[in-house]
Order: sequence, then structure tokens, then C-alpha cells
Amino acid sequence: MVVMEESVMAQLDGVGAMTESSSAEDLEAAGETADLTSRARIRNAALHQFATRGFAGTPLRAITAEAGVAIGLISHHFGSKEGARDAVEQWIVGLFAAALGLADRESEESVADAGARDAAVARMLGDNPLVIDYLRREVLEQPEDGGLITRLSALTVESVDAMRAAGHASTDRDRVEQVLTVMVRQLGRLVLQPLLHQVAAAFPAGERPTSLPELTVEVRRPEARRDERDS
Amino acid sequence: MVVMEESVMAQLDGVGAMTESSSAEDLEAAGETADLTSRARIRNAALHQFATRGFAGTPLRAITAEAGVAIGLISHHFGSKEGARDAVEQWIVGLFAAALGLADRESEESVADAGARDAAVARMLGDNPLVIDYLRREVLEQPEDGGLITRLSALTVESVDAMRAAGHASTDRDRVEQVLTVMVRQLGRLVLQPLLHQVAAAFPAGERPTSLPELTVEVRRPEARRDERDS
DNA sequence: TAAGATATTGAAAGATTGTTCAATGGTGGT
DNA sequence: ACCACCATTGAACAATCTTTCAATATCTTA
Repeated sequence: MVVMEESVMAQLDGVGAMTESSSAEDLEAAGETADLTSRARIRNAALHQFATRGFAGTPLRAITAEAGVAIGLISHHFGSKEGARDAVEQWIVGLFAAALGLADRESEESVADAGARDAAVARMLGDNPLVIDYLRREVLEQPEDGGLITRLSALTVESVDAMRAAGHASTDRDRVEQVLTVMVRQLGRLVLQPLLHQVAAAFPAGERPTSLPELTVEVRRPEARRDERDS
Repeated sequence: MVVMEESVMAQLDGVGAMTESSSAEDLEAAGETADLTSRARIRNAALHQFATRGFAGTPLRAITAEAGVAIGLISHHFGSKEGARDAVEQWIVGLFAAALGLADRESEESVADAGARDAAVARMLGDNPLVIDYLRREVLEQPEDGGLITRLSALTVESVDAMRAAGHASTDRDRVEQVLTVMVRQLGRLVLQPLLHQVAAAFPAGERPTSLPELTVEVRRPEARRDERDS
């Protein structure tokens, strides 16, 4: 998993290369897969396969079949299977960066506050549900240095710093703790969601509730301890 | 992933078959791998490999190499790779069942309360950290019917029912919600833990805090809604 | 149009995988 | 000592996987 340096906001890698659509349009839909570059179709298919079957569990032929291209095209565009993974992850990083940047651009002030950022990221994830599935798998892989989570953390650091500078985030708390809070709360719910469904599915259909309860993930300071009890 | 019926507490599958050690001893240490059955060594190695590299990502030869046996032994003992996975998961179910049963046996009353059960499970998981890693991966796999999560859910249902009958759990709340709360709170923290470490690792060593904050996963009723704000 | 660069194909190679199986070793019973 | 039974081995096999590569198609540019 080689890390590409350069600016994170760099070109979104072929998405909408033929049609001159803006990056905002690419985040939505994804319905018409026809007029996309072969490179983009391969990347989309790879995201789909990796998200649902895992990296090791997806043969290259499954990607090329879904993308509708020949097997040799992957190594031509991405060098190797690992290269395809890098491209997928770089694209995801771009999505997050674009969502955060969009939040700033829509804000009346130059820097959006936490609520606007959360909303922008949530909107982006809603448009790309496969990204959620991919992140879910990525979270539990061994913390490969320079992996996707690391890069998204760096993005969140920038975001928190910008909010601090704009007075939207308190500066008395630990910077690390702020970033941890944002990331864990955002990703934690997404990662844990399938657990909720799996447990509920273990009940007979009759007893199963119509609407599942909501998950909340909190981060508490180490010293703040309190015993708790339930059920 | 074929599900074995029978009693969950059934034989723990060869652990300590040669030495007459009690099952409690087997849960700890795992340091001396020498005097275990080949079958048990293969199962342990499979747990280790599946937990760290994933099911699809582990070749059978990686398991046999760690176990110190020949390649043919796996199919002889477990039939297939899938069979090895079944054995691993059945062993994990046995661990949970033993921990819960142990909690009841140690309790002054015939049925232990929630705190004692949580403690027993936590102790068991502390002795078998690989089980945590395995569960973490299992959570996000597609909810194959009869999978590990389903079986652990069934175990939790029994546990909650026993506590209800003993008056240790309220009977006015939804039974499904009680089970969901127990499982999500217990497993949620374990699943999310590496995310915490990965995010913290994204910071320069100097800024990284010495002790990481604590995670809390809560389950809220669908109707109870409240807006929140942070950072 | 001509020519050069790039995209795309699909067969082939080479490595790795899960499974099978005949052979060997060991253990206990009669 | 013999025999039946189970554990264990490792080579062989067939399938599948990733990568390579020469050939062909398509696009770009002058």
C-alpha cells in the first residue's frame, strides 16, 4: 500500500474525464456507468468488490467482469492489484477532502463549523454507500503505516485546526482528543451498524422490532471514570 | 459455514485431550503449544491466522506451518478449509458458553447478575485476545445465516432469559432490545478499539497522548431523539 | 491521411491455492 | 506376532490467481 504524497485535493483521478462534469456531480448518482473512463469503471468495480468481498477475497477477474473490460487492463492502468487498491483509497480520500472543502465553500464564513462539516461528510457517504462498507473493512486491518485511516486522520487534523483558527472549536482541549472524538464518533456508528443488524437477525422474524435502535459512540477522557450498570 | 447443532457446551473439541488439564487452564497462557493435539494446534493456528489475515487471506499452508504439521492433516481432521473455520467458531462459542456457565457457578445464587457475566466474559477475552480479533473481522462479514454472531446472539438470549427469570433483569423492556444492548456494548468496544489506535498513530509521536481515552458504545431507543453538538 | 502514442484485448506463463490420495508410522487389542 | 484402526506425511493434481506480453484497436497530432 504505497502512499501517494502530493496534495490530497489533487485530481480526482479520471472521474468524469470524458464528460466535463464538475466534481460535485460525480459524488452523486453513479447510476450511469456507461460513459465513464475504463480506468474509472475499474476503480468503481474494485471499490465495490473490495467493500463486499474484501481485498484478498476478490479475484481480479471479478473486477474486470463488473467493469466490462479485459483482464490485462488492470495492470496497464494500476500496475498491480495493490495499485488498484491504492487508487481506490486515494479516490476515497479525495471524496472526504472534497466534502470538507465544499462545506467551507458553502459556509457564510470562510470556515464551516462542526455541524456543517458533519453534514457534508454524511451527505457524501449517503451518496457513496460503498465507501462506508470499504471503511468498515479497513478499520480492522492491521494499522499499516500510511493506510487509509491514517490519511483520513490527517485530513481530520487539518479540519479541526481550521475550525480552531476560525473560533469554531475550543482550543483548551487536547488536539488529539478532538480529532479522536470526531473520527470515532463519525466512523464508529458506521462500522458498528452491521453488528446491530446481525444481532437483530438472530431473533425469529416475529419478535424482531420494526425499527432498530440507534447507536451512539462516545469517547471519554481516561480519568473520567464512572461505573455503570444495565439490563 | 455449516452450523453444528447439539449442545453448545459440548466437548471443547480436543483442548487438553492428552494432558488432563481442566478447561480453565487451557483458556490462559497458550504459551506451551507443544503437548497439544495436532487437531488443537491446527485449530489454534487457524484462529491466529484467520484473526490476523482474514479467512480468504490465509493459505492452508500458513496454518500448517504455524501448527507444525503436514498439509494433509487439515482435510483429515476438518474436511476442508471451511471445516476448519467451523471448528474455530465452535470453539469460540464454547468459550463464551463456558464463561457464562462459570459465572453462574461462582455466583452465590444459581444465576449470576449482569456484572458477574460481563466480568466473566471480559476475563475470558483477556485470556484469548485472538478471539477479539476474530470477532472483529466476523462482525462485518455478510450476515451468513447461522454464522458466529448469530450463535453468540442465541447464547446471549439464553443469558438474558435466565437473568430475567432470576429477577436480575427487568422484564418490562423489550427482550430484543436487552440482548442488543448487551451484545453491542460488549462487542462494540472491542471492535472499535483498533480504530482508536490507528487514529492516534496518525499523530507525531510527541503529541500522542500516553493513555488513550475510553470508548463507550450505547444503544438508544429509536424514538428517543436528541440533537447534540461537540468539538 | 500518416504516424506516433495510448488504450485495449486475450492468450500464455508462472505462481499459489485447496484437495486428494497412496504410503508410512504408531498404538492397542487379541 | 498379527491385525485392524487411526494419525500423519508429502507428493501430485486440478483449479484459480496475478502478471506479462505481443497483437490489435483507438485516439491524437501534425
